[in-house]
Amino acid sequence: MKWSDLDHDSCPVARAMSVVGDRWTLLILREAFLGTRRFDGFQDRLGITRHLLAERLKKLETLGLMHRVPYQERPLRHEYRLTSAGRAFGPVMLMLVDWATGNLPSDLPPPIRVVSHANGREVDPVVVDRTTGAPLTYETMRLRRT
Amino acid sequence: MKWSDLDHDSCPVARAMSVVGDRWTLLILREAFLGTRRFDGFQDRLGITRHLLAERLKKLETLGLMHRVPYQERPLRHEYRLTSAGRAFGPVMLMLVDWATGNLPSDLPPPIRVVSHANGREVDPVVVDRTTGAPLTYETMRLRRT
DNA sequence: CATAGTAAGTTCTGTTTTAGAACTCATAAG
DNA sequence: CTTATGAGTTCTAAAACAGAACTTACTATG
Repeated sequence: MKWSDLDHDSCPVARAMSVVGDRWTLLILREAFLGTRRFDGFQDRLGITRHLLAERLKKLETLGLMHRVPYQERPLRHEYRLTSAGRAFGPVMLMLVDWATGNLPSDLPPPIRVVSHANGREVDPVVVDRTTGAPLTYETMRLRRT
Repeated sequence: MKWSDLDHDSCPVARAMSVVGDRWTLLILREAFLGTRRFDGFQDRLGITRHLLAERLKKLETLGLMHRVPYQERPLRHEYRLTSAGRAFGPVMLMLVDWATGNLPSDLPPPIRVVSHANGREVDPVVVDRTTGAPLTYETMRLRRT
């Protein structure tokens, strides 16, 4: 399998790898969810090289997760915002944070929290089936080849 | 930031990158969820080089997502199985599949499905808060630095 | 007018990772 | 004694990444 062809593989996991499967992209998305919008903002926060940051932002734009919006003219400057496809990644990020917090322990407290927009309280996420409301875990579901 | 130090970063997203952030690891996990257990099984299915497969399996073992179990002696052979931390990754994988299916479209039908263990029907996953049952999306939650 | 600063990149050079293929080791089977 | 099997390891070459300096188009200050 060629890595560059992953973005049009028929398997959704393989296509997802074109997003989370290279260095920095997921961390850039985290910053975007935290509110960062500008090139230098991402660079300062992450310590990524400018070269790679430019490349990753271009890729996120191509994949349709972020888009460039001009915020001034003379000189023309753009900022990067999440598209609806990018915002739809939120629940994935949330579950990833929840899993990593519980299963890849650290002695340091996490520097981020996920809170409810309604009441400001920390959330306790769980995946359920939309119609039945039953929890979906390894034990209650199966991944199958079709 | 050094990439090799990511596995003991305080941010859970950064730690998660030590799992999903390098090539092949997420695809190896997909195969594990589909039931593959042996070295050559992973190699045949994925087309990954044997060298990298050995390295990735070693890393998944170190991180505690998979463990080696002997399945015969003379000659001694091991297979790789998901640990409980590995199985706990199931909901993340599920949300990732769901997101990629809806937001990274493909003209080919997906070669995998996620079905309910109870009734065999395809599931429609959604993330909710465990206590309130309210759906958690970009609009109803906020990621915050602490 | 000259100099410095800002924001968003691009261009270098050198190191690290990954790809692809061949090879090893222990044992079993024909 | 030759071939097969399963699980790796060892090569070399190609691709990706890191770190730093440079560019472009302005604006602000002395």
